Amino acid sequence: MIIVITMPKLPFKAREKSDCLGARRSTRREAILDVLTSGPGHLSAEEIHKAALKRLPRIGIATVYRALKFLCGCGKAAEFIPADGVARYEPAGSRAHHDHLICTSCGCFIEAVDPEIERLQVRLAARHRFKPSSHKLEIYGLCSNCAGK
Amino acid sequence: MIIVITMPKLPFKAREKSDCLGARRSTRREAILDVLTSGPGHLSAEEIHKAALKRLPRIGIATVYRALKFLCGCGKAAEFIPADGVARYEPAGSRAHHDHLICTSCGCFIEAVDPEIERLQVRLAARHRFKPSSHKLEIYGLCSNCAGK
DNA sequence: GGCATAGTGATAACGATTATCATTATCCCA
DNA sequence: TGGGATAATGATAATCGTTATCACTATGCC
Ligand SMILES: [Mn+2]
Ligand SMILES: [Mn+2]
Ligand SMILES: [Zn+2]
Ligand SMILES: [Zn+2]
Repeated sequence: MIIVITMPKLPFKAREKSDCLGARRSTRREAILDVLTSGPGHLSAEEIHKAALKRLPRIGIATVYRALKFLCGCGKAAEFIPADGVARYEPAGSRAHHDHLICTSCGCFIEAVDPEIERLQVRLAARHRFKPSSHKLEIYGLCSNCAGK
Repeated sequence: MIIVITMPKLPFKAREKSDCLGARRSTRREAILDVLTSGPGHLSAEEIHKAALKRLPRIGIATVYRALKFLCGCGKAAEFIPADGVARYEPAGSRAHHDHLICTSCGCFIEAVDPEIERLQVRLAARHRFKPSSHKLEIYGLCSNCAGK
């Protein structure tokens, strides 16, 4: 006798979506990911919405927020919240970690990384028996343009 | 002939308040500063309001926000905005700069500072022709308690 | 005491974000 | 190649932290 065991098919709801499996194809999410990767980085949700409207004139702001959360869950985008409390987004995944130098005059973001600082952060955490999973280093000040000359 | 030149008396409005000169005495501000210095640090405005209500049962939340902004302007308090976007406050002035290790499980804040990291941040900024005025380093992860054992 | 005005509290307004819900688009399967 | 299940969407209400408004009170100075 042959016993055939068939796995019950998982409905969409039960599938894992945090890594994009089980998610349906969506022109809005693709457009928003395209805005992230093709435009200048560090955009707010509102700025992303404005840029997306040029491609999909009827896309709503709620969809932008949902898509950004989705893409962050997939690891295709990263969110960070600077001192003004308004979330900003940049493409992620293939991109390496970096910190930000934020100009308080023109608002520009300079991406920078110092391997030695990264290493010392791990040491600092260990010194306090702290298991680090992520960190945020933001340096506020004036970019070379705004500092004059 | 003697010419007497009298300086016009400056009204309150014209006086400098950012360093607390010209400010009237206020039991609310004193209570809030006391909450900051006597309680556990890193409180939100709402938590500060709750603590202040025990001393001044009629103090309003707007007064708390105003007082916190005032105290930050005086240099007697410092505000910082962690990843959840909700501002938190700690006493400042006599206190030295420090960074934060923030537990994502219990929400506790560990204060830490590494002079070498501070130095390297200046170097990193200089490398990008950036004039730093302040910085924020937050390390997220698990405190020794929450990491188990 | 009396005046000018800083400080206060209640509450409305605000901006960013999230929840709700009816409608639409996508996927899977017969 | 439909048709049904349901994920995705857009309009909009709701939420949350924070700020603005305004009538009223407390303070400091003469
Ligand atoms: Mn970046
Ligand atoms: Mn602290
Ligand atoms: Zn600049
Ligand atoms: Zn903890």
